[in-house]
This record gives sequence, C-alpha cells and structure tokens, in this order.
Amino acid sequence: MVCRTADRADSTTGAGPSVENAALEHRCSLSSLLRSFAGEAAAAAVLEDRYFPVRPVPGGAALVHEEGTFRHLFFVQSGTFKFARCDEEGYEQVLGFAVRGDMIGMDGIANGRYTTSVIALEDSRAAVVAFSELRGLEADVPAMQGFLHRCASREVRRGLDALQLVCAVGADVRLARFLLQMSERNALIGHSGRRFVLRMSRRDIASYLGLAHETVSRAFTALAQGGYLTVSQRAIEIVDIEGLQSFQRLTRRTAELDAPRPLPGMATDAADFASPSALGDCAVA
Amino acid sequence: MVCRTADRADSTTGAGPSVENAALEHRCSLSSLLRSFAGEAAAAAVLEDRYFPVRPVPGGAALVHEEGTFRHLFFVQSGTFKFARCDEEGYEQVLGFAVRGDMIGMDGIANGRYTTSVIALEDSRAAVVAFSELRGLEADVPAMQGFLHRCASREVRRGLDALQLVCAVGADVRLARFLLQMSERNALIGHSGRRFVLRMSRRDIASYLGLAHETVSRAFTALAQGGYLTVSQRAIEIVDIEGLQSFQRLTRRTAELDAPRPLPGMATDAADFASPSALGDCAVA
DNA sequence: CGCAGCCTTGACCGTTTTCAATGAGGGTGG
DNA sequence: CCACCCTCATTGAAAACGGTCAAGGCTGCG
Repeated sequence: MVCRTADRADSTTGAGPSVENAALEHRCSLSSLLRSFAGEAAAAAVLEDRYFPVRPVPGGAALVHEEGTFRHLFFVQSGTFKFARCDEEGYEQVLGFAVRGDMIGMDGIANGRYTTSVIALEDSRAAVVAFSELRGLEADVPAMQGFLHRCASREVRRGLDALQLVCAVGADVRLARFLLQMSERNALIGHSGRRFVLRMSRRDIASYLGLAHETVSRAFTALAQGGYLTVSQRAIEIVDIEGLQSFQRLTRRTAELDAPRPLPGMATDAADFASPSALGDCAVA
Repeated sequence: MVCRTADRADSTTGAGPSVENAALEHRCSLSSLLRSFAGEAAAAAVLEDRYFPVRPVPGGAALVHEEGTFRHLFFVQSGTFKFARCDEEGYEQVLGFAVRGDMIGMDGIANGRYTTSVIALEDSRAAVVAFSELRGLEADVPAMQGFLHRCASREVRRGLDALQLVCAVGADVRLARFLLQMSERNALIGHSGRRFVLRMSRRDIASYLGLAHETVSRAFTALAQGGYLTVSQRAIEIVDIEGLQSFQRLTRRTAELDAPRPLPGMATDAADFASPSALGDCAVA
C-alpha cells in the first residue's frame, strides 16, 4: 500500500515535541494535542502536562471497527484515514476522510458503539484517549474547557459540508468541490493547497461522491482539459484555483431558484443576527 | 420578507424575560427536557427543576439563520424543521430534518456562527437554552452529566446516516431509505412507523436526496406500484415494511461486491473489542 | 369561483452507468 | 532478474437512468 510518501516526514514531526527516541514515537503530550486541536493559546495554558499513547496504524488496517465498543476517542497525528460502512452485500460506502487535526470516534458516545469503520489509507498514527479520562481532564484542566464541544461541533459541521458536497450537482462539479475541500484542509494543516497527493483511490473518491469510479476518472480528465488542474495519478496540482472555484458554483438546477414563497408566518428572529444588514432573506425568499 | 417582528426579538435573548402569563405554553421544564432527550431516569434525577422559554415558530418561518451568531441551542418540542443552506444563486440545499427530540444548533459552537438556516415546516415549538447556561447546568446537575456530549454524538451519527442515505444508489432506493428513516424516527418519538404524514414538500425531499422533484414523484409512484406503500399526497402508509427494507438494500453497483480485500494489515484492533488494557498495544504491527 | 402552489405524468435529451478492453505500477516467487 | 499477477487508472461504446421542459389535475385559500 505504498508509502512512497517522502513528504510525509515533516508532517509527522510537525506538532509534537522532540520526537527523539522510540519511546516518544508512541506517546503524545496533552499540550501538543491541544496545539493541534484547540490552538496555541490553549496549549500554552497547560500547567501540568500529560501523555497519551499513540497508535501506529499501517496502511490498509483499521483503527476502529463498525460496531466496535466505544471506549476511546482518537486524534489523528499523521497520515490519512477513511470512514466507511459496509452494507451486507459487502459494498463499501465511504463517508469521509480524516487527516491530522481531526478527531475520530464521536459517533460512538451516544450508544456505546462506533458506527463506522475507520481505515488508514497510508501508514498513519493516532493518539488514543479514553473517553472517561478526557472527561476528567475537561473538569480539571482549565484549558480543556469545552474542548469536546468544539470538536463535536466541528464534526457536525464537517458532516453538513460533506452532505452539501455530495448533493445536487453534476459529476465534475462534485469532483471540483471535493478537490477544493481537500485543498482547503491541506492548507489548514500547513501543507500546500495547490499541490498535493490524494491518498485515496479513485474508487474511494467515487464512493464518497456517489459516482462510478469511471465517472470520477472522466471528471478528472475533464477538469484537466478545462485547464483547472493537472493530474498525474494521485498527484494533483491546481493551476487555476479561482476558475475552479467559480466552476464549482455551477448548479444544474438553476431553474428552481425562483421558488418565490410568500412566507406565511413571518416571525423570524432578528435576534440571531448580529448585524442588521444580514443575509437574512436567503432562507425565506 | 424580513422581520417586521422587532417586538418578538426578545424571545431570542433567551433565558430571562417576560415569560410570565402565557405561561406554560411558552415554558418547558428541565426535567421534561431531559425526559425527551436523555431518558426517564435522567429526568427523575432532577432535584431542583428549572424552566426554559419555548419559542413558537409559525410554519415557514426561520428559527435560526445561516450565519447568525451562535448563542443558543434549541430543543424541538413539537412540529418539524428543515436545515437548509442557500448557495449564492439562491438554490436551496436541504441538509436534514428535525422533529421532537432533536437538538438544533450544535454546528454553531465551533466558530460562533450557525452554518445552516433552520426553518419550520409547520407551526412548531422549540425550547431555547443559552449555551452558557447549559454548560453551567452540566456542571451543577448530576443528571445532566454528559448530556451535551450525547446529543452531539447523536448529531454526528445522524449526519453520517444522512450521508449514507444520499450516496450511491438509484432514485427509488434513495426514496425508500428516506421513508424508512422517517418511519424509524417517527416510531422513536412514539408515533406510528407505518402510517405518517410527511411534513415537507416533494421539492424539499428532492433537494435532500439530490434529485429533481419530478423524479421523487415518480419514485413514489414506483414504490406504490411495487406494493410497498400507498401514497396520498403527503400521507404515507407503508404496507410492506420488510419488502421495503430488502428493496432498500439494493445497490446498483452490485458488481463491486467482489472487492474481496484480504485487508493487508489485519492487526486491526483487537484492542477495540478487548479488555481494559486496550491502549497498551498501540504498537500494532 | 378562481387563483396559486403542489403533485403527477409524459416525452425528449443529456449525463452517467455499465460492460469491456488496455496499460501502468508494484509485489511475489521462480 | 524477470515473468506473472493483481490492483488501479483510463478510455470507448451502448444502454439506462434521471433531468429538463411542458401540460394537466388536485387542494386549499381568499
């Protein structure tokens, strides 16, 4: 499964403290965790540091199994994971991807079982934190206040973004949105937003976008011919990011924008708006 | 449309003000909140009860605006809401629905702004709780321990379910999945899972499923002709729920089921299933 | 009663899926 | 070291599916 990824090295050492010896390879401090997941300020506010084990996951192996008992949350340190569910026929539906800075396992809290498998796409590492311990930490460490809530909120938002990505448009627009999203996430963790290597197969992308993998392939060549990007296997370079962004806005169903509902009740709430101007009228035409 | 409702605005400010006379219509106790959202046990454990304002939202009006400042979480008491985003062309993408027992607003915690509009599909009511107050409650009231985490987890899971629903299949299978999901949620809140009335228009369903509304209409008649259900406008009766469930499993791409990956790293996670030691073995081969 | 949305149905056309064939890259074992 | 196998990616061609356009029925409301 390929680790010809020279570029991975730096990302590994990225946030951590001194990764000098083997011992630290497999541990991760609370402060470095907070640095990645809650910002520098929170990390600096940690007085008494603590350490968590880090689990290395070889490419293709599972970090979490669908239906597995929930006990831990995971924080991606390096590498890439995919979330997936299998229906009983064995068809695998990819539901998302996680890179450094993403939390894994939230979905398990409610019912005590994870609801998706989480599989490494390359050799990866994730800090392992028992949920119970994390809750104790939230109570004890001021800098941790609301940590889980913010992580959870991010997850929810990411889910909504993913939904919006998948819905409502043609194949190449979907792919454009996907690539822009990957670009953005790459940039967020300090990599290039213009040049990057996709760590997932075409088939994974296709599953995620709800398309046939051949269609994804064709969409790639279409975007390349459109001059938006160059593709060489999984290596992507976005050469016209603005063009791609405006292309991505294209929605097929432009006809429906009229839906001029006169709105029966009116009582929306000014209060939710900070500023008076507000884009308020969006929802309710 | 706009808010000629300047007067109503105060209801947003939450906790405090004039909830005096209309009284119980517009208030909701902490214990009843917990009953719906965390179970009877939690509700019974409340010693000192408290009350939250309940906001009535007429059908078609917005409870929350995309981009609105995050201050409150909402707990649906009655009625139905849809989550939606508008792209700049004005096309409305529906991202989900909420009924009694669902929480609204989680997505706002991370960045201080809501990321979707939330619009009532019929006359509805939602309890309004300031986030800050809720956090205080979690600290003070034992029965509230972990309340937000569980709610958040449910949201995450719901998002994943929605994603899975939308992806990867033909139109009528999507509709079948949607209806089964609605059925299940209806049953969860004590209504019939066999007969129910959809509160959203075909267009909303279509947007949610990423289809044209005509296609949704055709899918309804297809399922009806298949003998799975009867449809009269928005009233649904599922007559063959097992049949519908097995139909829903049909994935187009059945060819891919072969993908018999022997899963290279297998070491996966005995840890996740296994006992307490769990984290010890992070050094999975 | 008549208007306005909503839902349904039909026909046509474009996109995507499916089936099939080919080539590139990597790993394994002779 | 090379042949072989396997997976991944790409491309072509035919067929199916869903989208778009258009028309008509249904329901609720003024």
